[in-house]
Amino acid sequence: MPTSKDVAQAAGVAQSTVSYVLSGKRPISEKTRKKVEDAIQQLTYQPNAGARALASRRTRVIGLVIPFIPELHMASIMEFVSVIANTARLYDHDILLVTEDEGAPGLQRVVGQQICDGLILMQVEGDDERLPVVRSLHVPVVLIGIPHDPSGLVCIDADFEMAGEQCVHDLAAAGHEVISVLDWQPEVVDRHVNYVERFMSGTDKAAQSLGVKVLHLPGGTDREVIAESVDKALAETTGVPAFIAPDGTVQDVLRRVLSSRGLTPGTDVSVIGSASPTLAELQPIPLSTIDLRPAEVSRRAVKIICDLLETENQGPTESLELVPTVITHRASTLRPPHGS
Amino acid sequence: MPTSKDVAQAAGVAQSTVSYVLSGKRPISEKTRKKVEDAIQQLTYQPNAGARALASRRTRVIGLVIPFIPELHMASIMEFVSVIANTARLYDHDILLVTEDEGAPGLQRVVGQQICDGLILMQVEGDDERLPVVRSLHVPVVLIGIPHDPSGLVCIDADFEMAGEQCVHDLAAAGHEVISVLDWQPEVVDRHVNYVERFMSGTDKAAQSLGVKVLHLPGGTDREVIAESVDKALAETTGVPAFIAPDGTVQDVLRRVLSSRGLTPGTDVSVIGSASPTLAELQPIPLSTIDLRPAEVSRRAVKIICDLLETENQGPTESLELVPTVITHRASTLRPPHGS
DNA sequence: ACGCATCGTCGATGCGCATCGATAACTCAC
DNA sequence: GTGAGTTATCGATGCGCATCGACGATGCGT
Repeated sequence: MPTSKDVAQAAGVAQSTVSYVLSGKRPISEKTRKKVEDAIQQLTYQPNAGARALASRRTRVIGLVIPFIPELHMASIMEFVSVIANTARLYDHDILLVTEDEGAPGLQRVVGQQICDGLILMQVEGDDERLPVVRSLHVPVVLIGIPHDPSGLVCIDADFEMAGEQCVHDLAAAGHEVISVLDWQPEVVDRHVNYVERFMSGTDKAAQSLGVKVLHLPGGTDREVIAESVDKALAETTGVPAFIAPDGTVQDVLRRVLSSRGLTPGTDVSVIGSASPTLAELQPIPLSTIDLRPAEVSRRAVKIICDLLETENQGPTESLELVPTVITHRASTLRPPHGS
Repeated sequence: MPTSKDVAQAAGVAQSTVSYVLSGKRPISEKTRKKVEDAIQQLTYQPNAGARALASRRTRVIGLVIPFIPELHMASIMEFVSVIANTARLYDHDILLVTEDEGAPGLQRVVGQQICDGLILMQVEGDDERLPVVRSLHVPVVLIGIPHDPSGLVCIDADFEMAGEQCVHDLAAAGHEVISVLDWQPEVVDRHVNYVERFMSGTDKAAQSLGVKVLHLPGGTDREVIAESVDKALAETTGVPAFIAPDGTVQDVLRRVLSSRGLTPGTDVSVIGSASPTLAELQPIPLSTIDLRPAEVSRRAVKIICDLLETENQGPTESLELVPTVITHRASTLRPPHGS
């Protein structure tokens, strides 16, 4: 492996000059710049990350703490992961995987060993045990998810409250008077991720202001549970029933239960689920969705941490960013009675 | 951040002694070892990864190249990723994410900058464009998947041929004379990942030796396509039909199509799918599965590369390891007529 | 023509650690 | 009690780069 010294020698300049050509931190004449760049090409020189980190005190690596999650969720986690990794590259950073198995000590390890310049934590719980550690780390950390006490923390997430409002608003506009909201699957609820609460609060708020009724019913992937929820909803509904299933795995089971009850989405019942546009279109009946914008949340998380890394941590920062959600009508919901 | 020099000072020894205590590469008296270890505790010292990498020429980081994959596959990718990350920790290594978006240049980048000591490539295609680059890298690389020409490469994968044989063997033992195999979804087939071919070759081999007939039919997630495949299979089958759907996403669609044809797995039809035991048990009718052992493949991949890193790359290595698959009977397949 | 900025480059230094050779402190045999 | 062999520790060095101060070269005004 060639070093910057080799490049300097080949170009007939000092090693420091090579360094300045690369960093641009001092003016370099066009002539020597060219000589150096040619030498770099010739030798296919690439700077050594370890040496660079040692000298500059920057690794250009961001630690990504991924959750251990029941299998059913992995697809959505993976979307975050891959968008985060790709976005990090745009800022000339790399992503180091830190699994939740390592817990809080894992955070201290990667930060303490200075493997990473900062961290992104996914799937932050309302009362996450790692928060005290996060606050004590002297590197930027961005949380995806909003803990109960976000003071002194930098958080970002989809605006679940807005999502809840949008769903109820649209179903109400389509003429539904009773709207049933299926909860997330128990594995999620048990984690006390507070986006569940935020979503529910959004549905209630909208229900109140629009004068419709919202039923909260158990969710999950257990067909019996969903069947029971559906039957209860049908019993309490006058007019055409409406369901909101913000958890992708729940909506899957819901679809089958509705079909077994002889109900066709878009005709006898309205259903709003959560899925990417691609996936939503692929359904037998294209699914109206509330898009929680995982890719956008990921991109912004990376941007936030990279900005923090640029400006160097000047004292403790605190911020909270909510990404607007998007509701999309497709064939699984009734159309509003009068146009628009 | 304390340095080893600080530790040395606190313990009243030389910095090099601290280093030897940590590495164990020279004998240290019990007395000084204790002094040093106490000082490390006191200062919560953690060695600086960059400096360590620079001096030792080992980063203790493994690059993991994750595929860009249509959304439906992400769940299974994620299982590999998380097991790989956790296993790497057992060998005191970390995982750096390299996305496929960076392509072959990405491999050269992370190796050239010496961010990684080695690489694991997932989802290697039969004629993967990255293979020439892989062969030219002077670091250990483990491929998950078997390319057409594995010479000079270290590969590991599930034994898909064995998997195909097991499926046909078991269905034949249950009395089926015509067995339909649904292909993977087009996104996979188009990649020319050669596990598809290996699986099919396994089914054919078993069919020939057992004297049963195997039909190969188009797969995918398009309900129309699957419906057509099913109808064709039914038309060509005498006796109870049998289906093998080794692609998890295909089996999902298959289940619904069979149900729409009034066929109940385990009674009127046999179905073998692919899913984790947990997921298989969760199905309305527990699914007989062929387990492709993703976790075991992941673990072994990490072990292989870590072993290679230990022994230092002494000349080019070449190896090919196939992980035995496991077939499990559950309620979705007929029982063999006479006991066991 | 002379001082004075400005620009471009060089040399030296240090980041924190691993590692090598040297050496002091012992042990043991004679 | 002296030399050979151990054992435990130290000091010095270098890994490859970023960065700082210094300095020669150049251009400007007077």
